[in-house]
Amino acid sequence: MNERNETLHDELKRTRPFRSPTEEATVAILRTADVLRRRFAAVVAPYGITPQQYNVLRILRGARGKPLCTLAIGSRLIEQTPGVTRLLDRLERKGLVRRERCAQDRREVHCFITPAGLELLDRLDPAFEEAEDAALRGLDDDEVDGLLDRLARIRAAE
Amino acid sequence: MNERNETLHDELKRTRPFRSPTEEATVAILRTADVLRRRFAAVVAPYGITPQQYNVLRILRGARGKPLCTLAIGSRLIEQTPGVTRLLDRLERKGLVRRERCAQDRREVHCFITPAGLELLDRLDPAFEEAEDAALRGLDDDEVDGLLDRLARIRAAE
DNA sequence: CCCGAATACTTGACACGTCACCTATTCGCG
DNA sequence: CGCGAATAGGTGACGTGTCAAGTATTCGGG
Repeated sequence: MNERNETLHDELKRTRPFRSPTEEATVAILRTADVLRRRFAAVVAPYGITPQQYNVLRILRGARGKPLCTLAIGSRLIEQTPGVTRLLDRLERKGLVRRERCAQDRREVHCFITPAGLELLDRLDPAFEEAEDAALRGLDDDEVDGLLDRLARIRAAE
Repeated sequence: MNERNETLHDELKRTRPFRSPTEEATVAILRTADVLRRRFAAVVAPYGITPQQYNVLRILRGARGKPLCTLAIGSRLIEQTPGVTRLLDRLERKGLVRRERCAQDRREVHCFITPAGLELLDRLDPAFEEAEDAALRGLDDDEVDGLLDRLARIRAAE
């Protein structure tokens, strides 16, 4: 068992070895995602928002003024609608997002990012990008490429 | 841009390319973990528990009859105490876990898995292991090894 | 044109994760 | 021994993800 395995094994204070490389790999992916989530949460927290709220704001900014309805945001977040509705509720309460019932199809709710939201993103982006870069600092381009390829195949599995 | 990039780009319905390989990689890790979480949740749901509850039961089984106190379980889950307390509350309500105040040090709470808990794990393990194997089916041993190495370096970053 | 099916949410209930704070014990040192 | 610090947990409140239902609208076929 090499150093890397010792590390993950120790991180989890496991009393016995992994059943298989398969088990170790799934645990490693989940653990790594957790570490990243915490780092990103720490970056955005001082600005009074969460990583998910930051995601929504970026999605709305990406729409460049064109409205996005709740379902469209949800599909980009890979999340169920109910969660999105409440996420937008909180962002609206903070004045970072504006919503209005669509006149053409009154079932839809159009969402926009407000100037305050855009301003917050401007202040936040550098720190966020720095965190992304820092996380991958140890890998060279080929390694990142291989990582992306393997993860894509795992997502595609079954 | 290759096929793999197209895929992740499309999965998220993004309107513009990733800022950097770094951004793409962090998104890929978070997305992959999400996919795995959902698959595992689907495996354990028919048995009336969640993946986290399954984890706790496995940790307690690993103790082989020796008690584990709340903090010890939390450190293996990489989770704060409050969450663990309530996780155990739910497992105890289902009769899968038993708790008792330690007589030697009355601050501690000793946790054990019950026979019903062990029996549930026995029924659940094969399906769970099958899901783990299926997720990694597309990668050969060397690729899994490389993946583990890269993820470990990301977790260690900073 | 009308009604049942689809669509776009919304609400309620529950499982987590996290922070801030509080309680009960035990430790350790003067 | 006695008291303040450290340790183990529990509580409350909030953000988020998910399922099951419910509501408001629009669509589409007869």
